[in-house]
Amino acid sequence: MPLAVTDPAAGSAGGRAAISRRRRGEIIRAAATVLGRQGSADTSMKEIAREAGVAPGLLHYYFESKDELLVAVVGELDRQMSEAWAAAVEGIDDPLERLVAALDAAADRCARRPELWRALLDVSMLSLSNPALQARCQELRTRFTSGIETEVRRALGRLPAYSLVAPRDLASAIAAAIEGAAVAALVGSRDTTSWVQALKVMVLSVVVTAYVTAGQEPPVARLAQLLRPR
Amino acid sequence: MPLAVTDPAAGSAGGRAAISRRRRGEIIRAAATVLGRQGSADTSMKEIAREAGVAPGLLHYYFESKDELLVAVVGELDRQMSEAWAAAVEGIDDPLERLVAALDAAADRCARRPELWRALLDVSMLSLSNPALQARCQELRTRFTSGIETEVRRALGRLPAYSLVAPRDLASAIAAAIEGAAVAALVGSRDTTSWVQALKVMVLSVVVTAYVTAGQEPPVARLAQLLRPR
DNA sequence: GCATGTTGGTCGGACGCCCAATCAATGTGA
DNA sequence: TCACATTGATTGGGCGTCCGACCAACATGC
Repeated sequence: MPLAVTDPAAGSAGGRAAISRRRRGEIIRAAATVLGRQGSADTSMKEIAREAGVAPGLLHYYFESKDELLVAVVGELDRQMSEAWAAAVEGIDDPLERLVAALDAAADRCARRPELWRALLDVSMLSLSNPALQARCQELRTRFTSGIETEVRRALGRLPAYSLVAPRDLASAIAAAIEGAAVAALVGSRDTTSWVQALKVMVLSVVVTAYVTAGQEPPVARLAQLLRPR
Repeated sequence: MPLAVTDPAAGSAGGRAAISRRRRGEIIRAAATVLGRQGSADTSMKEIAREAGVAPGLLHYYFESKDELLVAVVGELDRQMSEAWAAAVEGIDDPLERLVAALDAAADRCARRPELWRALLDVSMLSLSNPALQARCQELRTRFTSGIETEVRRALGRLPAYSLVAPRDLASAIAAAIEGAAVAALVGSRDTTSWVQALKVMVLSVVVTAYVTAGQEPPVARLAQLLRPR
């Protein structure tokens, strides 16, 4: 029953290496699936092997240890989150619209793919006693925050808001809010969509404040329109 | 070091029960200590017993199972967080000042007592596969958010901001930001204080927006003063 | 063109470890 | 004396890891 993979793939030369890399990916994704479904406390190598449809021993053929596998899982999560983020703002030009779309997309992911966040948060907690894992988690967080920072800079343009707060710090706070909301959505029973609106209000209010402190008239109508559910 | 709480309560009748309750409390606090130090993955009953300075078997004399002990730990964390929150705003009258003080205090706790957050977040993740635990974690979260909501309502007063966003949702978002920042502070290497400033700017900007949409002049100078580090 | 050696994957059981939970025995205060 | 409090060895189970045995696909010798 452990069916041959038999992929007549990839021409001749790289055939085997391709299969090998494929298995690796399958195992990583299986691990991410189990993590997202059961949490790290209930994620055993055997369970991952079962999810991947391979024998337990094979996991240690591709990964030296469970830790190394988890590190690879963080890489996969990083890839998925980056992709989702990029997709959310793709094709949108207006800076404020991009920001709002990104927040909406984040909320959407919290609601529709909670396992992704569960896996991420669980390995994050795990990483506190695992330097290699922690390094990867930090990378992921940095990338995540940087993405937000880019949008924030666009949105704030050359408004004189930088004196109030650095874009980087604002991005950190927004990232924190998203992550915290993800935790709340996982644990809590409350409606998961309402916080986005609040977050949007906060972010756009910073824009208002930026205008006001510059002595300019804030484009209230425009901002109000951005707040309307789409 | 986490000093005894133990009221020598209830007169004489409960003498033995009081001793009993004391031990219980000691064990709970020991469990919280170990959890905050090592994370749930490395927290064993034996380790908790060692931290509490008692024999391993005694834990199962006071708690039916590890789960039951963890539930009690969440209760203890809840108590500690509520206390800290109340202490932060105690004696402050001005609504906006209270809000700012509360945020500062939260940031301070993130920086100075990360174990508290680690324990909380770890059991939160654990609670996802443990209904009893999850119920307690939800309670804690609800209480936390309610505290923020109270301050938000005070701060917004009768400004017409409620049309933009409900105080409850705003509170949820702020709570999420604090919790997310706690995660970031635990995992990340970056400075842990900068996000507070950003969060303050966001919250106070909502106030600005509230004034602007009401057609009133926002008290910029006053708000700017609140943003200054104390 | 067939036997032989080699390599890359795959299997699943075995090992040692540590865990939560149990329990009989002991201590202790009233 | 007796009930409560405490001990620490023990149990059974699940874990991560390791390992010897397979197997299919090629490479090579003759």
